Amino acid sequence: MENLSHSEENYLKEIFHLSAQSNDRVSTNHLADRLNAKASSITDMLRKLADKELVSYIKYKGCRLTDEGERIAVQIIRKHRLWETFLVKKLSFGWEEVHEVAEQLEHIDSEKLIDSLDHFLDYPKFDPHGDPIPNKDGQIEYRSSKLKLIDVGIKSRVEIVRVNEDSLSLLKFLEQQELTLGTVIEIMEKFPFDDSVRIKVNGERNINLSKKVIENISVKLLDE
Amino acid sequence: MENLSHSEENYLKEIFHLSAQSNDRVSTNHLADRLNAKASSITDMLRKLADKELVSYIKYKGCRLTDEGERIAVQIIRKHRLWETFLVKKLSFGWEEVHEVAEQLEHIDSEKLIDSLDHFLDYPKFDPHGDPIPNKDGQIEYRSSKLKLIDVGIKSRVEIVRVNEDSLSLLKFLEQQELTLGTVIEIMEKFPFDDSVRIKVNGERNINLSKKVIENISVKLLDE
DNA sequence: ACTATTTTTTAGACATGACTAAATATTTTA
DNA sequence: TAAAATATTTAGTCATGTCTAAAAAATAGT
Repeated sequence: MENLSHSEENYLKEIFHLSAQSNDRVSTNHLADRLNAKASSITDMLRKLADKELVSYIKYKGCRLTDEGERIAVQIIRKHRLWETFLVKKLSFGWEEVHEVAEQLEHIDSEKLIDSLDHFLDYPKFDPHGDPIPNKDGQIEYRSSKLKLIDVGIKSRVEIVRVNEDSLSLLKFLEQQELTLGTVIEIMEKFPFDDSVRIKVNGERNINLSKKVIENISVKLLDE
Repeated sequence: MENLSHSEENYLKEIFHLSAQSNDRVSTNHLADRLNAKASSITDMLRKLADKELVSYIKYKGCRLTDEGERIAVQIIRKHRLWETFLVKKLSFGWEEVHEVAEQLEHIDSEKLIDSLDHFLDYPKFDPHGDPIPNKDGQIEYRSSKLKLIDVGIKSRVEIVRVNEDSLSLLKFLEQQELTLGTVIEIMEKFPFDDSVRIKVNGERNINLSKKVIENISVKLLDE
């Protein structure tokens, strides 16, 4: 309902993401880190968002979205993911190129635009990184299991269903290694000293992946 | 090259449009009127744009775009018109609905995005209102003749090729009267006392159009 | 050519969203 | 549990883009 600045929208979105991870109030420093801002700036903005009743903010205790704040955050995420899907599906962007542009597009204010885009794309359920796209009513169909590649046991056969979009260089790496969504992987060996693994890709070639890589890939188990 | 604010971009775009009309320096008040701002705000911004060498500004004498300023203005207009085309052609927007959204989309900063969009739309030459779309190099293919409906003689047969997009209510009116681009019109009668005309549409029905309407429609003559 | 009118600029203010440096809470650790 | 370390807030500043009111310049009218 309200008319928010880009900055305010970015705060809401980031609080939503951090809340999803920690299931707790989001701390000032944590936000400062993610938003590349100083803690003092975060405090200022949280006050403002609290005035608008979009977050509950308790001094020294961090913040949490109100229902209205969450509703808005989800709509921004919906826009972000629909635009990413558009860029990849219709404009042939690579999955590592979409995030930056979608960060701009997500702030375009037009309900008709985003609903038309949703229709044009045939109501996609997941974006190019495998993240679920909230529907018009803000409902998000999360994946039933959230298995990460790092937690998969040896000899398991899995399919890549999601990649963390935050790191540009990770996405470039995966693109280059042809580890895209849908790729089938078998865990050949685990190296506990650095938490890296050796995997077989599509039953063909073996490669090693570092801890940093496998903790950012989600998979689903394939039954033999 | 430079990174401009939305506001700065809007100034450049508006100066370009006003220059095209008057072929002269653009006055502070004229800009204030078009940008819905006070003259003092215009002065401030023109100083800033002059510092960046995007306009030449002479105190009390108005402004004019530099080559670099014009280059940027044209790129913004390119983006605006490509987005309008996308909205109408791909997302089924009405031509009266696109302007407001395109005003936002034109500020998205990604050369790859706009060039991909251009390709996706198959390099359109004109936007939904009949205005020419600048190409990647900033070249604009203006129509050879710029005949306005108000200047057309009696009994002439003409085709609507462009409508001024500035007035929402005019666009709605034309939509409702089915006076879209490509519609063929014959001037039946001119009424000098109020500069209105009676026209025949598609050889079928007669309607009257006020001066306000016909001075905002451009046409091309059809030879019998 | 002088006055009146209009246009434009100047001066000073405000809101937004960021910052730095200092002060104050909270948490950790010995 | 008290000092040390860390996290957070407060106070004061800055740039951006806008505004109002007053001053100055340009233009028009007689």
